Amino acid sequence: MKNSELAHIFSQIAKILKIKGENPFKIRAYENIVSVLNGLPTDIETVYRKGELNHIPGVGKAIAKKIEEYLTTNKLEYYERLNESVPFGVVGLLDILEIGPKTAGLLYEKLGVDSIEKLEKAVNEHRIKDLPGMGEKSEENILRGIKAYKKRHERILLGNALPVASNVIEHLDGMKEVQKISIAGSLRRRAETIGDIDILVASNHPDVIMKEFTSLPQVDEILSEGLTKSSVIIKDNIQIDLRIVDFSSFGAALQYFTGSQNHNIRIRGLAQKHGLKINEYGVYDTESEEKIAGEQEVEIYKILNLPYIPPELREDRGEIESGLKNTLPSILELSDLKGDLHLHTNWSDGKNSILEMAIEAREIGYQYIAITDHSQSLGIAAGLTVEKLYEQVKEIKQLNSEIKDITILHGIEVDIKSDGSLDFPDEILSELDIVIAAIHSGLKQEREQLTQRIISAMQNRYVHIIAHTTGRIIGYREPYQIDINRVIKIAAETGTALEINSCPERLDLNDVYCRTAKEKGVQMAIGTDAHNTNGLKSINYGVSVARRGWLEKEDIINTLSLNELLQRLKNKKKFSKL
DNA sequence: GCCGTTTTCGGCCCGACTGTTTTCAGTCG
Repeated sequence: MKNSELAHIFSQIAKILKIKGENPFKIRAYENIVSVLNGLPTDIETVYRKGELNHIPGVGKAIAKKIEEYLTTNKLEYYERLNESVPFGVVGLLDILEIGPKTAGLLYEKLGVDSIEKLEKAVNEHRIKDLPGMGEKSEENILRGIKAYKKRHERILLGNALPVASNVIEHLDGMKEVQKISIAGSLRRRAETIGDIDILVASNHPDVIMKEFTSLPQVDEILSEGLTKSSVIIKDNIQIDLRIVDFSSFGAALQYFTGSQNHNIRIRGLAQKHGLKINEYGVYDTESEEKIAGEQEVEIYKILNLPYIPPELREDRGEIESGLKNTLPSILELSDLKGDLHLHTNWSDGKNSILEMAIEAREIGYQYIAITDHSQSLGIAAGLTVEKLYEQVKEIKQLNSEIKDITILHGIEVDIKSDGSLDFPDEILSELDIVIAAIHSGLKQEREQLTQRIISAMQNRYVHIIAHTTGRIIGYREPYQIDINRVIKIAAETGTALEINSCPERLDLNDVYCRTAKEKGVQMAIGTDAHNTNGLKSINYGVSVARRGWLEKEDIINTLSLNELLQRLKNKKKFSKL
């Protein structure tokens, strides 16, 4: 999809315009379109071909023309011209904390700095402190910014950030001075990766709490320490910001610090039309300056005639329009899930036995689980041969007769081989309760070939689910080159479910594709791909993706009761959306 | 550059903090 290519170009344009000191609202228009494109559930080329570019909010004449130019010629003259006036390297300076567009422009203009290397040299030669508006401190800060940039981690995975944040919250929540506490920021919105962790507290004794926070044993470095805000770095270079507000402002502050920024811009714009002003302390009548709300987050939305918008939806991807029309989806809850459909055991590359996995699942409260070990071609994962698979049938039958309150479904994660055939013949697949198909080899094939492999797997009547469809590993491996729109279309036609893989490093399909899939009539299956009992607990990350993708209970096949699910699996074609 | 229940022109979210300054610009979220 060209969506992300265009988003990148518009984002670069916005940065260059900032450096050039252009009209801030023009810049915002470009920043806005970046976020719109990143969240667009359809292919921009499809929208263009239908002549519907101007239906996209934030796309006016000028941007529509630029999108058209890029889609038809694969380049954008305006962008190329801008690049001649401000080199790439100068734009790259913005990646350093402490350096914004004005400073980047100044450094380039006065000192010819157009790369981070040249910047470092200028700092070391103390050539920066004499520039207008700069001083000793600025130079020190830039140096610190460069150091942080060099050792900067990639963004933190949701699955790594959440436990760290929960741990700190648990610690602080035990203090009697803490009246209320919550995660905020992108972590509360359950974004797939997090820049830093934001925590919000309501208290009358900020001094006591700040002291406790900055002296936590896991703290490596204190970046700043004040009465309302402190920032620390803990192990693995993770930054945590703690903010403390008065109890009466907690709701407004939570709404504000949860973001996203684009969501908040829209919310405050809406407030203006109602003659109101919203800041992190509350909602105020613009004329009388009287405070009319702030303690509860839900009040903010209510005052604007909006239903409560769950944090996962706050990306300015249509949630405000939908809320005003009262058509927001009632998104999936963790408690809606009746089972986990993707589990490995020590029969292949898992660590625990089938029984141990079943007991853990029963503890969680599931009605059923699917045991889906690897198939024979996947030697590296000790894939099951046909003989082993038949032995496994016996064990599962035996266990089902012994264990109470949970049903073990017998399945397989069958390999889609590089020629597109499946690793087991239909006669074998037809005997299993559930079949997941997935690509594990030939990852670098041509787009057409890879797409065709997945499509032919979906056309097999015994394949119920495609696992980790795009194959991405966040921060390590890009998605396979596949035509995801075609895959989604055929999934709808064949009644094949697409997986939301809950592994924090996969989260595949992602939120945006989930939304496309839902709109095309595809149902999804949430699975943890757990390789040990602990892995079963990752299911909440898959649920977060589903929620961010606007999915509801009926969009997920493992919200079905056991009997309903078995019906659904027996004849998948019946569930196709032709 | 986008947008419209007074508007096709004139608006466009809001505040904290920092450092370099004598009243404010730049950056961040």
